[in-house]
Amino acid sequence: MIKKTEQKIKDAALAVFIQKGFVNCTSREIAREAGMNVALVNYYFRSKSKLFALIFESVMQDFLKSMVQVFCSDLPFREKIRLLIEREFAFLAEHPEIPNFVLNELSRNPKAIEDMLPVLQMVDESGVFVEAKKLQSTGEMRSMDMVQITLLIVSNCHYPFMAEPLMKVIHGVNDKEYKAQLKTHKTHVISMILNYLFPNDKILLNA
Amino acid sequence: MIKKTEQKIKDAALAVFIQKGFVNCTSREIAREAGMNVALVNYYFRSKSKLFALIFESVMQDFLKSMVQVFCSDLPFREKIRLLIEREFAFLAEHPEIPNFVLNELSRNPKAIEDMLPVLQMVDESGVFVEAKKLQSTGEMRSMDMVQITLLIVSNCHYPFMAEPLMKVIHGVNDKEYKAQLKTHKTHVISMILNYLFPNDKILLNA
DNA sequence: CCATAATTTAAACAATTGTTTAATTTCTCT
DNA sequence: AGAGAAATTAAACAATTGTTTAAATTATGG
Repeated sequence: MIKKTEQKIKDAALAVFIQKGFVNCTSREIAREAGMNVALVNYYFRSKSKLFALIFESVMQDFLKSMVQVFCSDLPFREKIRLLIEREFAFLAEHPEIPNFVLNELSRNPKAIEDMLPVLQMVDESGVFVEAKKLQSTGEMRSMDMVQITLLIVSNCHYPFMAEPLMKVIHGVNDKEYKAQLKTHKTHVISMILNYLFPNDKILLNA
Repeated sequence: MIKKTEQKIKDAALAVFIQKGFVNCTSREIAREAGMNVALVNYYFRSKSKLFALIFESVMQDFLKSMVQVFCSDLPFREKIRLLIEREFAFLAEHPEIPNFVLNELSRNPKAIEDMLPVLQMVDESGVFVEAKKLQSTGEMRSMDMVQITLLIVSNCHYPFMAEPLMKVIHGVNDKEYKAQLKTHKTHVISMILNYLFPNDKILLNA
């Protein structure tokens, strides 16, 4: 029975924090969402901040877990990229608010970055950067900094979900239509990035 | 003398709202930034919300003005794209917080969208969409929905500025280094997008 | 069954919020 | 210079915030 309420509050906190952000929601809102008394939030988690830190860390885990998994696989590099983008789109279709949630928290509280370092370490240890540099040194892959490769991939995966309200009003499309757009957009993103990173593959990828 | 304090408050509000967002800042903070009494904020602007609406509208103007200007020019289509990206990067280098500011406000207050419609109308009237469709019908430009073309451009221009804190920690770079990365990233974005939109130009653009 | 601990509750806490009021200062104009 | 308007101020307003307290309820273990 102990777990019941504690977990209910955690679930409610996840939903509310992601939807509204840390500052834009109240302890009472979380309690209400969990169907519990306000004081229970602090009884189980000491403070709103402590609870948020907990939630944030677990979200970051989910956020990066799949990425690391792909990097550690023994797929050929191009397939890693392709699978990574596929998974990002699938994940973000379920949790479109997360990129905003993470970026906002990082700008509000730069120290939150430290919680991410262990997971980021795993990306580094996967050897994917080394693999990329090797492909670049043979001339098979376009020579560009890892920062920019990351930017290319993440920009084209995250932003389309972050900007959904903006895009919908600009082009006057509804929910269903936009979801459909995202689905085909994913294929464009994959082609465009692979084309750009591997110019010599172009004919194959474009077929 | 009347304009002095009113303008000072507006300036302070712009700075504070952009840096912290609407909910994450206080009237007293704006007043302090302006060096004025709190009551003056409401004396001149009725309420914090009214002041924000004013600021938001003017920011959106700046945000879209340059875009419309490019679209209305008589440059060839490819050059419009190139110039658009150049200007976006230049503008965002000066105001990197604006994309986040806009997206957050739109998710917080969906009705704010209505303020943007007049400016968006101007984009439509520039005929740039018609121009694109014509290029697509001749097969010169890749066939894809306007939503996705917009997404490609805006994703690759805005996200790199929005994700600066995230990217800096992921790759362990400092301010100066990241600014430099952005500069060269711009050229990649231009090449990649033009390559993808106009596959037949590839050799030329890649030279 | 009962005492002890754990859980839950309602109420209050001080701090901060946006906003208003009423008094005071500063400006404007004849 | 002085009356009336505008601008500015300090103070207070009610509402909401995160958090704490102290009492009430429930569960636990001998």
